[in-house]
Amino acid sequence: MEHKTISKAVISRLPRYYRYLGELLEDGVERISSNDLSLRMKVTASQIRQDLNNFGGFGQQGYGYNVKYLYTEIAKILGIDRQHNVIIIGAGNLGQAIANYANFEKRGFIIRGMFDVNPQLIGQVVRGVKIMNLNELEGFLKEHDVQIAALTIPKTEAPAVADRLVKAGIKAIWNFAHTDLVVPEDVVVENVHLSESLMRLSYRVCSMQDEEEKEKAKKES
Amino acid sequence: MEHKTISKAVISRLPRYYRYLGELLEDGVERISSNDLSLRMKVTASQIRQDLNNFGGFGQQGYGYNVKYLYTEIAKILGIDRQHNVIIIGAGNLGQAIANYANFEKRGFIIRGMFDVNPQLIGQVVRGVKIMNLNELEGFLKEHDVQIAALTIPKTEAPAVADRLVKAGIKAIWNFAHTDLVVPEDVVVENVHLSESLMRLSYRVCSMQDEEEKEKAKKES
DNA sequence: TAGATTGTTAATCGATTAACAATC
DNA sequence: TAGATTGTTAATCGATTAACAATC
Repeated sequence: MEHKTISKAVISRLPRYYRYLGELLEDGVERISSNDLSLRMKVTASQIRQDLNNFGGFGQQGYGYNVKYLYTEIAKILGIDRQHNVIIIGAGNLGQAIANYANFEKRGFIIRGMFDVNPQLIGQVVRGVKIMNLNELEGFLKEHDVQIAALTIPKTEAPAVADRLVKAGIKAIWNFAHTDLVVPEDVVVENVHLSESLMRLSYRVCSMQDEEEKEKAKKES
Repeated sequence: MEHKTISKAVISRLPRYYRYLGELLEDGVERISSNDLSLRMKVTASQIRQDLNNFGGFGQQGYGYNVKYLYTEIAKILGIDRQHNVIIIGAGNLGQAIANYANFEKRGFIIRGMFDVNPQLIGQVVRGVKIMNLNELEGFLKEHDVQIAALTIPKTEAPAVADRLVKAGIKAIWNFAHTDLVVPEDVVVENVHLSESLMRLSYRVCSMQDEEEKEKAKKES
């Protein structure tokens, strides 16, 4: 497949298409037009067609898109038809929340190990996965072929652990630590900065309140 | 303050500026130019100046920006100088992870209650917050002035609970459920779709691998 | 064949970057 | 005053939307 560089915005939207198509599939819908999908998803039909055409012509004129076919094609594009081996660094609540999320396995993400420094956690088993001592990390990665590491540890520890992960051959870091990681260019970092998300929420709540107060003031005058 | 509609892209970047300024402050840096900050953050100096000027002139020609002043001004813009009362719906691992994140309180987000349907969890205390039965939700919200609800429950339950929250006067939902919520236009929803984040990671890992294989093939030919 | 809907080109819109006059 | 750096306008770039010919 010709993978020219597809814009980040397009990639961002693919998982959402995938989710809606999965729901349509569950509802037994066989085909859908870009227009019908656009109404459900509240995006323009034009954007849907443009986005999909980055990867090929999945539709048929006069018919629309076959839901099941498009669903599996997007899975291929996203690489969730393959298996990914994952480890989780940090077995606190967040790490365990990830480990317990059943759908990850369904999408091909298999959790091979969890690591922590807390002696209270080491040895415990979460969803069939044993929590190991962080100092066993390098040994474990020598024995097992793991590409992805989820990093759910405090930001103070994150850069050092990220370095160790990269040295041990990890190719992607799913970073929940509240800091930016510096890694070689062939290593992928996907950030989930929850505190930033919360601040955006805060901004929007406050500006909503401000607006409403303004409206109110207008009415009163 | 004149809050014209600021673009979403700008708002998205503010928390990151805030984080870097906080680090500079900790390091005892008094002032910084847009250029120096741009080098640290790997964005253009032009963008920093444009972004900040949406909210007012915080800098000084020939001097740059006063770190402490800019830090507190961004806090004001984001609304994290005020207090927000928060409840958490869903006291599983993810809900508890949020409850345990100490910095949230530092940013003015005070957790007033947690709710769940699991009898094993109800009655437990997490970081001084009692887990209540979800059927006590409406009563609780009548007694307490809460604006924000974090929703860490399965997607099947999310829409119904979101409706209840809106009816009970909640003004913002921090949505971790893997579904889009439909709410009135004066209610804010900030989505954290972890599965979508993981799929983006998957895409990037795979296309990185593809690239490397192509490079390799090229060398061999 | 007629109707529907895609794939794709062209037009518009918005966001980013560059440039520079204003000013500390 | 000279140097530095902002605030802001203008230029560029990229992403979204509109339009329509191609075609099922």
